[in-house]
This record gives sequence, C-alpha cells and structure tokens, in this order.
Amino acid sequence: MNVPALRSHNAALVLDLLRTAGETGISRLELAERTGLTPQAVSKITARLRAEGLAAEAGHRASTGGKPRTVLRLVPSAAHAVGVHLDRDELTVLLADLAGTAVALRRRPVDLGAGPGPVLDAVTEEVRALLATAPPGGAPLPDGAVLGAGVAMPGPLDHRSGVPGRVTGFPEWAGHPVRDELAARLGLPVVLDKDTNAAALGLALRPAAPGSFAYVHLGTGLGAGLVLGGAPLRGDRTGAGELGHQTVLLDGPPCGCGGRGCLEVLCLAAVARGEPAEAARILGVGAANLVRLLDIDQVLLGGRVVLAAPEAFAAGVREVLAGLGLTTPVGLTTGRDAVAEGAAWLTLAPVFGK
Amino acid sequence: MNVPALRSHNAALVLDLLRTAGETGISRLELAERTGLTPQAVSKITARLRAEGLAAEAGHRASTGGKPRTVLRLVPSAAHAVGVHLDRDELTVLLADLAGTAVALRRRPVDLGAGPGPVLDAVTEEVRALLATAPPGGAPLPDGAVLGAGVAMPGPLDHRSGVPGRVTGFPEWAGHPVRDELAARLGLPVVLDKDTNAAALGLALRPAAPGSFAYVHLGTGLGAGLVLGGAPLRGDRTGAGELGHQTVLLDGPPCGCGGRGCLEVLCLAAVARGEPAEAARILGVGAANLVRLLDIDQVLLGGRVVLAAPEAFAAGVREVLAGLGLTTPVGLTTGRDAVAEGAAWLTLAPVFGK
DNA sequence: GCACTTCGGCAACAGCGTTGCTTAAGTGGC
DNA sequence: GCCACTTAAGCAACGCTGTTGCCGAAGTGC
Repeated sequence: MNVPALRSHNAALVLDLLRTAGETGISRLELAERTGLTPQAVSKITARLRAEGLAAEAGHRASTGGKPRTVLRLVPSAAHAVGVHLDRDELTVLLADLAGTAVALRRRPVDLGAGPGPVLDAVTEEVRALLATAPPGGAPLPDGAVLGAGVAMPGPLDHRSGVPGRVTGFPEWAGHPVRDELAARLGLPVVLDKDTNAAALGLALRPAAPGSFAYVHLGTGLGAGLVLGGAPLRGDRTGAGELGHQTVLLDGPPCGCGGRGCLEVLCLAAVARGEPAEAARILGVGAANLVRLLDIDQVLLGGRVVLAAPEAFAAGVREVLAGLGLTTPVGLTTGRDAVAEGAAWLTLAPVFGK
Repeated sequence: MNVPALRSHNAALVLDLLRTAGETGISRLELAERTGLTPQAVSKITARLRAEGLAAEAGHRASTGGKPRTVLRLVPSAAHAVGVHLDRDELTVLLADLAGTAVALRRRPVDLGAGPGPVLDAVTEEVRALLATAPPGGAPLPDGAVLGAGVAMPGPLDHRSGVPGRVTGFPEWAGHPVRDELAARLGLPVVLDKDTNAAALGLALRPAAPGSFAYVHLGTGLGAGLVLGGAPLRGDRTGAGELGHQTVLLDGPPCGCGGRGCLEVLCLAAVARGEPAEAARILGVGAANLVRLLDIDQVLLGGRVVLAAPEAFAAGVREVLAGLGLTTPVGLTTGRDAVAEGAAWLTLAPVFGK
C-alpha cells in the first residue's frame, strides 16, 4: 500500500462511519475516536469530503461545557447506483442513493428461460428508463452521478468474470458474458453476483448489522448468503452459501444434484405436503448446522416461502436452536426488494471500503 | 491507519513474501511486482529489514542481459516462538524459528483432568526447560529473541480472553484465566486458541497453501479448522469449526450435545464397530457439506483415527466427493506435531501481518 | 464579566513512498 | 578487447500523508 492508497483508505473509513451514523450524524471528534486518527487528520479528511460534496455539516451537539461539536452527515444524493434483480420470472431495477435508499424502482415480468438476448434487452431498457426518469420530481442526475450497476441473479455464476454457470433449467445462460455485455450496453461499470450474496451484502451494511450472520433464503430453491466478520463469503467459484445441498439425512431421498437427503429436497417436500411446521423444523436443523459450524451471531430468514408464513418459520427455527442450547437470534427480512437493494450495494460498497 | 502503520504494514507484506519464498529467496524487483510498490520503496524496506537482522542477501540470480538480481532471504534465526499443544493426555512444547521450523521439542504425558493447577505447572516447567536448552548445540537465545508463546488446547474456549469454557469432561478448566496465568508465569506474551484452529493456521501459512480449506480432525472427537480466504475463521465465541455436531441424520441417534444424528456420533460409532469404510463415508458426507457450503479449495484430514488408516480415509472421502461431482482435492496432514507447530504460529503470524 | 472548557483550523514538521538520475554489473556484437 | 546496451539498485529531491503545537471560536458556570 502506498500513500495515495492510505489516503483513500482513510477517506473510505470516515465515509463508512458517516454512512452508519445515518441521519443522526457524527462529529469530527467521534470520527477521530472511532478511526484512531487524530482530530486534525479527521478535520482534513472531512474538509476534502465536504469539498467533494460527499459530506456536509448539519447542526451541533449540545455543549458539555465548551464549544459544541459540529455534526457531520453523509450527503446521500452525492452519488447513485443501479441495482438489478434478475429473478427467474421477474425483473426489478432500482436506483439507490449513496445511503443505499431506493429513490426509484421499476419492475416487470421476465422469463429467464427466454435466454440472455431478450432478457438483457429488457434489463437495458428498464435501466435506461429508470435513469431517464429518476429521481422523481428532482433534478435530472448529472454526469458521473451514477457509479455503476450491480446485477443479482440465481447461481451458479462466477462473480469475478461476471459469467453465469449452468443455471438449473436455464442452460442458454451458461458462459454468456452477462457483466461485460451489460457494461457495454449501459456504458456503466457492472458487477454481477448471486442473488443471495447481494441480499446478504445489503443486510450486512445496515447500520446495526451483526458481524457474522447467515441470510437463509427459501423460495423456488434454498440458498444462503454468508457474512463472516462483516464481509460476504463468496469463495473462489462464487459457490459459498450452497445451503440447499447440505446432506442432513444420510441415505435419504435422492436429489437432482447427485446427493441424497439434501436439505432443499426435504424442506420443499414438507412445504409441498402442506406441513409448514415440519418444513420449519428441517430449516431449523439447517440453520443450527450453520450456527454451530460458523459461530454466527444471527440468522435471517427470507424468500417467498418463508414470507408466506414468516412468524411460523421463525418460531420453528428458534425452537430447533433453543433445543440445542443455542440462543442465536432469528430474524426475518422484510420487503420483496432486498435483493435489488443488495445489488445496488455491489457498486456502492467499494466507496465505503467494503 | 496512519503513516507508521502504513510502514509496518508494508514491512509485514515484504516479510511475508520473504517467508513464503523460503530458501529459494526472492529479489527486490520480484518483491516490488508482488507488493505493487516501486522498486525503490522495496529497496528502502529491505534495507531496514536487513539492518534489523530479519533479512539478508543470499547470492544472485542468473543475468538476463544486465545486472543480475540480488536474492534476499528471511533470516529464520532472527526470532523464535514457543508452541504449546495441551492435549487431553499429552503435552508438547516446541521452539520454532521465524520460518516456523521446530528447532527443539519436548513432550510428556499429562492428564487434563488433573485441573489447571498441576497442568499449568507442567507447561511452565517444560517451556522453561525448552528455553534453557535450546537451540541444541547453538548459542543461547539472546534477550527478546522469543516473541511469545502460543497455546493450543481442545475447545470450547474464548481466544480473545484466553479462557477455556466448559471443556467436555474437564469442568475445572472452565473460566480459568489460562492465558493470563501462563503469561505471568513465563514472562512472555501468550495467545490461547483451539487445537484445530492452531493446526489450521499452521497449514494456512505453508508456502503452497490454498486460499480456503478445511482441516478435518478425527481423534477423540471430530472438529475442523476452517481457513477462508487465507485467514482462520474463529467466530466471536471461538466456536467456528464445530463440525462434530453437524446434523447429518435427521432424528438419528441422540448426542450428548442435545442434538440427534450428529456427525461425530455416527462417525465414531462406525469406527467403534470396526467399520472404517463406513466411518470414512460418513466423514466424506461431512466434508462434502463443508465443500459445498463454503466453496473451499481443499480438504485436509488429520487426527489419530485418520492417521491410523490415512489412505483408506482419504480414499473414502474422495469417493463421496466424486460421487457428488466435486473435484476438491483431499489431502492428509503428516506428523503428530501439527498442532504444536500451529500454536507457535499464533505468535509468529502477526510478524507477517497474518 | 471573567475564568474555564471544549472544538476545530492554521502552520510547521517528520516520515512515507515516488520520481529522476546515477552508478554497478552483467551480456553480446564487432 | 572494446563498446553499446540492458538490467538492478541506491542517492537525492519531492509531494503528500497524518501529527504536533498553537490559537481563535464558542459555549458553560461561578
């Protein structure tokens, strides 16, 4: 690392603290304490950030016997990013500001099975329309205000090259250079990642997020996004989080993956049989395995099947954990746009050194 | 991060490259390429390291039409660390040099069940004896040459505070300040960690180690050390790697942990029944779960039970992985001192920024 | 009204890696 | 044997980082 890299490292550190402070804001001295830098260094860094329009002063704290601290806040409108959630049957595109808040959103049905050509046409159209109209009622976005686009889709795929692998049931996507093609079409930097990873990233960057947690997604399939020590775990082949094909029943029913007794098969079979309590129990066993293996701080449940009966699933999972003496909190994700928001974070995160 | 921190960061970066280059050595220009620093910066850094005695010039490369590159090497004898493996029935202490090579070793039987008092007496005695006699035939160690001691023992424990939890079958250790007491007795900085974590750390720091792997240990129990992206995963409660209590047989035989169908119970039962092939198959299922969930690059098997029939276990695990279409390499750890060597790395690793 | 406390900017500074140049030490053509 | 060329590595000057010392600004409380 060299001196310019040190500079941007520290700027990102300060920006991230401004971000997590949210609308409450944070003073220069608090920034100094949290970063370990001297107050004078923080003054210089925040002066640069203010000059760039990324931060602004916003009132004062109460005095404690001397000059009151000046509160600084992130300026969310200083930059934006596009988040694209390309699901099997639906396309969601949204524009997020620097704080990750969605300021505009478009949605339309798609069929992944139609292949990359027509689907990427649809993505391009929707993103262009999104940028042309957003923000609603505000001034049009100036040049350079959109940092890029993050695209989340079902795995398997390779996040480094931005190329999908053999998506189950959608063979025409395998090997298609989705990231590079979209980058060329949109004229923006594009990042591609698995849907569960994007959702987990978005959850990890919430101000009160625990350091390590698992986002367990039960929808058309079963997958997880793992966040360990604040960072999403992807693995070299973007394969991490394949919770659905964990063997939890030796010599159990066969699965299309070649294995037997896979968590996904058992859990979805219970759902199909109309036994939600059993599905929740099986999901709980999978969650307990995660908690014990990875020593995580929290389990977050999401996905269509879970959100159809959220409290029942949460209670079922909690019961399994409690039965093993685990006190790990079990939460629920809200809203259907978690993946699209996380996709926007794929582009925003580097600004904050994440 | 401030300027002095930047300096030591880069020094650690260079030291780590010198370490992984081993006896082959590495030239200044190669260091510059690998670190991204300019050759001149590398020259300054290596000059400081040479002045401190941590690095030395060692010959030249063949010329490629100009001045031949000067080869630099780590000076392993520049510093040492103590590694302590405190197992249920045996105590191993060794002295490792800066390259992690054991230069002296002592071993004696102990009984963890005797409680912290007599056992820590034994540790103190053995470490003192080790330092008094080592290195054999060489000059006595100068002051400050021993950076500290790493202690590895069976979990559960808290690596941050250096205090064991309720070790199964050894309740008198729970809450005993092992790290602080040993630090006071030895007059050295002490780091405490789980045996599997220490072994995994040592394996992770071998020059050719993959970025992500699992060290699966089958001995008196079943545990794993997880290395993800080059760094051991410990978790906030040092609980990561609890592979033994993964449920792999829903509603299977009960386990002392409160669960059912735990991998450890099934695997050890197969061993006890004299069915090593079945034990290997079960272990393979556990390994496959790890590979799929974490997208790791390699599985390394170790522990007394495995090492009693190493090739049979490796073959059995490979077969399960292959049956699932996984080509992840399965290796074996050699030698009974892997944990003690890893324990020494607990102290050495920070020198190299690890 | 004044002493005191606390915050934050100005100016000078030490030290980082970088740049431009020089010297050292080889190869290979003639 | 000489010389042009190539490559490696150190010296000196430099830009820029965060730090230190100091001072004015802006509050509180006797």
